[in-house]
Amino acid sequence: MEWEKGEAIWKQIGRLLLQDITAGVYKPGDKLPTENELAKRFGVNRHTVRSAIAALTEDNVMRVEQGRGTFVQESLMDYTLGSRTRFSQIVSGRHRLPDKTLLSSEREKATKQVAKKLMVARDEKVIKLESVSQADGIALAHSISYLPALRFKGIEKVFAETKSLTEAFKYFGLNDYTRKNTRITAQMPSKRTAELLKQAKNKPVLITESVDVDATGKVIQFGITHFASERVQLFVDNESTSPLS
Amino acid sequence: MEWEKGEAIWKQIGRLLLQDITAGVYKPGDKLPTENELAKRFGVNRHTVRSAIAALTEDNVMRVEQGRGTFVQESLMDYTLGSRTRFSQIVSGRHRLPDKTLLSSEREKATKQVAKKLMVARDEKVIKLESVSQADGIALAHSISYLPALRFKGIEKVFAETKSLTEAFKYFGLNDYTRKNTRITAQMPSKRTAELLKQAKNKPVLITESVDVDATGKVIQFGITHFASERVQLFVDNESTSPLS
DNA sequence: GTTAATTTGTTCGTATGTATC
DNA sequence: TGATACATACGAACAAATTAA
Repeated sequence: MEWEKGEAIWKQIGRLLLQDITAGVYKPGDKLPTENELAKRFGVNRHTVRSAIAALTEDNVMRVEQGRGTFVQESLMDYTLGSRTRFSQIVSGRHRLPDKTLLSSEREKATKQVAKKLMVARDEKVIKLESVSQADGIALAHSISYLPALRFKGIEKVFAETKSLTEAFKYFGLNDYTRKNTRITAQMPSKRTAELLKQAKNKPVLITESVDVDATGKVIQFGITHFASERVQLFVDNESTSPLS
Repeated sequence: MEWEKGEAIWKQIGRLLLQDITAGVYKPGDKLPTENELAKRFGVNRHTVRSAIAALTEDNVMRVEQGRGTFVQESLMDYTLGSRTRFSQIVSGRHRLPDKTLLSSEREKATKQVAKKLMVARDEKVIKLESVSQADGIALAHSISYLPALRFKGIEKVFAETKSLTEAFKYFGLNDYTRKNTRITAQMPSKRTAELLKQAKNKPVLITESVDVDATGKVIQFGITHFASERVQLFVDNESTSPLS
């Protein structure tokens, strides 16, 4: 390997690696060769390769995990938590194809937690919907939604067809609803969630618990969503909010 | 052990366990005796104890971890992500004593990421502050803050004394600032973060990346905060925001 | 569950060329 | 010219995390 004079070797190596990535030799999520292999390939010291990797990591092009290797960084989908957050809009706004698959639906009695969130009586019947959200066929989130059964009888069929809760709500004459609040926690994924999200078991999931209300302020949905932290980051924008809050 | 008639035994056991917890026999985070031990103590079948535990878990009083045991649930501190989020206000609003300790401060050149977030030139000097936030002596968060060095020369001394960035800003004539936005991800903690937060290494941390601006919109701080997911949950309130967002 | 191999992270030391005062 | 600082590059050794046997 011959190096141009006047430019640091590690910068030149960085450009070569970047070329490989943009050319698709290494795809998002792929593991790069080890530092020793790269050092051998470029005929330089391992530290020189590390300098190049450090610069590309800083640029968010790759990601290094101690003991595992260096990986091409997947772009994280920004999921904005606003009062009118809509999954399909977020995904299609990124020029990716949204899809939401209904895994199961059940009618059951509200547990204490669900009854409180939905503001219905304990033991009132609720509909439980379980779904997986995808963008371009890549799983992003695994959700469980609870809705009051009285108001939305049979919504699971409409949801399964339209693949959208927003659309299903419209079928029930509900043309608009807003997110009241969102609570965010992090946990290790259950086996089932890890499988559904096709996510590493040793990477956490971001969990949101949210409450949606209709125009009159009536609660229409309580949802628990598990996001693949490898592919999604949540985003809160305070610029468009009132300065009084 | 004698049981009252007319009330299910598991309910009575549940009440006894709840009494133990409120009395402080078992403190938040403590491990309860195993189901078999409890069954022996109460002279009932293990499944009866399990019914009691299931009810208390539903009430968020305790938490069961397969293969590990049953634990008294720590109450999660709600950390609201608003435009005027202030750590000390959030904590003292919960009648807990806030404290922020400066771990280290450095002057260094802005990396590409920091320069972009702070909207300063690459290579401009920035101040890096590392701190741990506590409530009642319990660590909640580990933060790294970047500030433009030109504007806030020597702020680390004021911060170390006042233990508050808000107060330190006032020293520089900056009486008000707002949170522009927040990005939320989840990761496994580094060894150092786990130690500082006194958190289990196999529990994730919630990470926020936030940008603060002064009244004129100038960026004054870029902060990365790691929250102990065992003790903090983030909260987004959409009710007090403009419906246009 | 333990051990061993693999891979990245950190810290020494050494040497060289370049820019600056 | 000298003194100094800084970035670059290499080598060796060890620490820490992960994975596989």
